[in-house]
Amino acid sequence: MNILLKKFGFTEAEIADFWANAQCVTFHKRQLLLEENQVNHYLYLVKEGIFRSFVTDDKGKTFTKNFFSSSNPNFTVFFPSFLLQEPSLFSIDAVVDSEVWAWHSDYILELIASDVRFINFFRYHVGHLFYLLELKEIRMLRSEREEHYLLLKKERPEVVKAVPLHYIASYLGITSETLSRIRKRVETL
Amino acid sequence: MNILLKKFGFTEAEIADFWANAQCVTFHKRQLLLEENQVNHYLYLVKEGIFRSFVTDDKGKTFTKNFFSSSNPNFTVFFPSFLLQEPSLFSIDAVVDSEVWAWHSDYILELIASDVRFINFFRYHVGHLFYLLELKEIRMLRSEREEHYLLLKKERPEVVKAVPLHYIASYLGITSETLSRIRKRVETL
DNA sequence: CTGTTATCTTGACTTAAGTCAAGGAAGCAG
DNA sequence: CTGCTTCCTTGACTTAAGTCAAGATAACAG
Repeated sequence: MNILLKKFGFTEAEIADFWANAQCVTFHKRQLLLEENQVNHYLYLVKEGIFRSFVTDDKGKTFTKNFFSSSNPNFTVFFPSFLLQEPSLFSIDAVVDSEVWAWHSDYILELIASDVRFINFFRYHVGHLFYLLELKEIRMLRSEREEHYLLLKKERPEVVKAVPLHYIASYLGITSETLSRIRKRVETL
Repeated sequence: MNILLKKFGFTEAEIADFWANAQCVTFHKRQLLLEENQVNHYLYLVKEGIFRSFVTDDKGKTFTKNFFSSSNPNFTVFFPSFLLQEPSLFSIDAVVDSEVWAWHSDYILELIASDVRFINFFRYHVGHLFYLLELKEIRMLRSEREEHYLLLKKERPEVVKAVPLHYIASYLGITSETLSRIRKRVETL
């Protein structure tokens, strides 16, 4: 993050100021950071731990959309609802006890509106998140479950290690039973 | 679009200038607007016709990611590759003979960097596109095929009417045979 | 007008994944 | 330590969707 800010022309002092404007917030396992249909006025960066975004159907079944952790990528807990300041389509909760840095939207939007370096930084960052979302969509469309699981394991080992299997299964769009069988098949090779 | 620009504080004269900076480009049926792995330096708005974004697997099978048409939403032919100025993850081609307005990235990025009203407009617009992508992802995860088809038909009738069935099937993540059967079931009610 | 290609439908069969159910292992709370 | 949950695995069975194949129709090019 600091490296990225530096790349876009911020000085050490400005970066320090940026961090000084953040609050550190703790979330316990299963505590909600964002609830569906609510507006959240903060932008978060994962300091420690893992979060997941998810939606629920009419029968109460939950579907995991994404994981956020302190390692790249997806260190930002991002939701379009932040940009639009409109109700969110999904909820986000902590998978394990976690900590985040939080910036109020007033502060971020003020930076976006006033500093061209921050605009460029933000454009780049949002573009990258968009890119990741497109990548996930493409992988879902091609629907090679096993391959998708292996990619996740390779790219985000900390997630596969720490997150319950049924969350990962629903992230891949399959049941826990199927993922359990895929895992068995893959690991006995 | 004009209404949107007005909402963000642009004058009639400025809006006229914005349009004066656009080129009108024609695409024939099946002509590529953007090719996978290529960088495209233009932002497009569909004037007439329909486009689709798609990816291909190793066997040459194509998967439709999205449709772009002149009616809301998705009137912008958008790709994160534009924001990042990096190679695209997918291709875009014209489904029928079509026309677009095109702005060069230099012009758009200059506007973003210099005019706070345009930043707000762009933030709103990108937020909205992000929102649509999230919505699609959620519908795919919940995987109620028939419902997803009915939603598409309701929300984007012009697409369902003009686009070959197998494109729509691959957009929904199913085969044409299955969509043909869903359609039969749904329409004989 | 005619042959060719693209599109859509339908049937028969196959298969991958879901569902249901049971049991084991691990972790946590009292 | 003991009794809850939560989590994971495995087996048997079911089902929805995919595959293969054929034929109908429509669109298109020469």
